[in-house]
Amino acid sequence: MKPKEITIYDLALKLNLSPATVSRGLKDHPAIKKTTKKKIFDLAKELGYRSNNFASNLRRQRTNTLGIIVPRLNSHFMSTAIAGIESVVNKEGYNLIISQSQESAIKEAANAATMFNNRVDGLLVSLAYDTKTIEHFEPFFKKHIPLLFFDRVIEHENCTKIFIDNRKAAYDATLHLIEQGCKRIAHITAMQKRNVYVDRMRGYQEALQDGGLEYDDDLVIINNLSQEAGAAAAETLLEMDELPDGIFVANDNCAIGCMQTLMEAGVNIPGDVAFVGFNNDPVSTVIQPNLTTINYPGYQMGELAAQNLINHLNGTATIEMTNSIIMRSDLIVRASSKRLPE
Amino acid sequence: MKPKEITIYDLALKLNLSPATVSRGLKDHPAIKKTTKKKIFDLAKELGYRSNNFASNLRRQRTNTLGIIVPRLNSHFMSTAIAGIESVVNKEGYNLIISQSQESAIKEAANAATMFNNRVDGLLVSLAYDTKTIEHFEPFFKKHIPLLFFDRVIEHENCTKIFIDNRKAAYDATLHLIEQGCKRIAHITAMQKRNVYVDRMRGYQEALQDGGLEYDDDLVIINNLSQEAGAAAAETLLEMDELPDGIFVANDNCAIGCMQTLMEAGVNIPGDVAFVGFNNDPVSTVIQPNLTTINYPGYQMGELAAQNLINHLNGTATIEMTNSIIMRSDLIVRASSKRLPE
DNA sequence: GTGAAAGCGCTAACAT
DNA sequence: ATGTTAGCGCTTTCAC
Repeated sequence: MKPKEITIYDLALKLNLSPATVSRGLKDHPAIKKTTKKKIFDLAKELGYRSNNFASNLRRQRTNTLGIIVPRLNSHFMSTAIAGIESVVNKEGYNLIISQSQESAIKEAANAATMFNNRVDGLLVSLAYDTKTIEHFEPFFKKHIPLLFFDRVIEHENCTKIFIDNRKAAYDATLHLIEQGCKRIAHITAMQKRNVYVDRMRGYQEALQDGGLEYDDDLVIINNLSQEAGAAAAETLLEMDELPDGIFVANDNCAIGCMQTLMEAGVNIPGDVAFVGFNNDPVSTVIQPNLTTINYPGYQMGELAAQNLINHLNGTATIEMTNSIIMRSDLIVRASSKRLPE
Repeated sequence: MKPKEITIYDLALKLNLSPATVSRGLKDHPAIKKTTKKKIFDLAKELGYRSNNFASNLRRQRTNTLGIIVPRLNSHFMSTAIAGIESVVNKEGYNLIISQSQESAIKEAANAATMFNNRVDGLLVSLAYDTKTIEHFEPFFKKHIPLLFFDRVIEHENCTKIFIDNRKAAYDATLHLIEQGCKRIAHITAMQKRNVYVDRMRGYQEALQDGGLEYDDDLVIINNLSQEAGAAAAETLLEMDELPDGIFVANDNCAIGCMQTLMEAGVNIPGDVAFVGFNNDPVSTVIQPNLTTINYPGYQMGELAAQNLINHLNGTATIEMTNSIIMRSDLIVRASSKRLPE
């Protein structure tokens, strides 16, 4: 039934060459004559030869495969970042195995173990929401398998991290609201478990301080940052004695849920409440008024992360010395926060 | 530098056993004494042994890996479908290698070759926009490696396809516009290269016919269905002598670009022009008025596709006999198309 | 119940 | 420019 697999030995035999030459020819080794190569390729094609990666991996002791673990695949930011990663990985001839932690530390650990047993050459990780320690990555450190965190990162001596300056972005966002005349600025964010949320909170607080405003615990709402949670947050706000006049939300989806509910309740945006989100998600230009937000290079972050890891693996560059790569992010001012004439 | 990998030989040596016994013990082979097994496991753990999948795969001629090729990773639908696939694949103990064709047939062929060389046990494919033939999958058919298409499918005797009834969905969408009193209904779609667009066009045409309306070539706009293309389509429409009074767009993003531009030009939606999109993308509930659209089970489609393939591989079920699985889709009526009192 | 031995298909150091 | 050779780590048939 199953036609037998063709190997380099079959090719070698038929061409009166050694397997070594065939192997080299197939790899486009410079030391092989053009004509020989051509003969090899032609026969390979004719017989339907395909290289056996397992044999090759076994022999070379590397797998040419990178692993990636993300909280979820189906968010705009993540799928964009992964697209960037894939484009580089594919170009460089590596494979990619992907898994999602579903924001659970336990699943993240299980995924890490799978990646480890599959002997990935390197691992790209964006941490799950509730991951506290990273001891589940210890086996990688022990074996000197490079691990690179992106976006949701954690400090570790062995790892490079790629992310944006969340503190500064949040600072800019909040300061912008202050400049637009807001005096009572709320912040909607997630539990302070990950760098991204901690840093955004810090930036928010620092901007308040520098802008001469009091930080007020009551103006901070913690939720899961979903669109629905944003709507719920709006209800909470509406029950306050006094609405905030500006809100900095740690992601666009949640901001939009909140805006919609407020607007339905008759609140004017940005007149009564000005909004700034985070991520520059496509929805931010669909909502009316368009949402001011922090633009955040997902695709490029993915590319950069993958390229760094691969350069390190290929010996072209090393990430041993690189601790952090901080990418640029920008405040994009749109109608949701514009309260002053330009 | 690198601590050496522990192999079954290391274990065998230390335990005064043969590698064969260790291999059997690790695999829980019945012929091995309980106590021996325990000794093996304990030492394996102690030394941090991990089985080498490549050697094992090489020997066993099987990989426990599925491949997946999609047009792009960063669309809402695709990332959702992939999330569904991943959840099943992970649960079943398979690995997943992912690549994107970037809508190019050439890249798709290259990706297919990579998957083939990686000896995936099965392949899940959603076709690139400009793929015409599927001869690049021939090697899989020849080797009886199961191939399953989802969403963007093509007819082939050896493959199962999972998709929705695009014709019917489009028919319903268009008929809905007719029921809302539209007389001049435009259709914005992509070039007629893929089943999804061909079928949606057919449904559109059939609904026109059944609704007693003339099909008019001039009311069909072909573009790449991006949001920008939608905006451009709006410009085209605005230059017509008479605007259409209803538009069925083959995806939500494009619909939204078109709506925004029309509204900026003072067109009332749905009063002057009613809109129906396709996909139920998150933006469809953000745009004002909310977009009527076709809801379309991405996550479940992914799960179903992966489960089918794996059941086939495990021998639990066979897909040989299954030609097509058609999933349910629904018209979700929202404000963008409501012209009649309820 | 355990061992010996023969590969799976490829690569790379070392020849020539 | 090409060949020889010795494995990579595992599984499995056949012995004992």
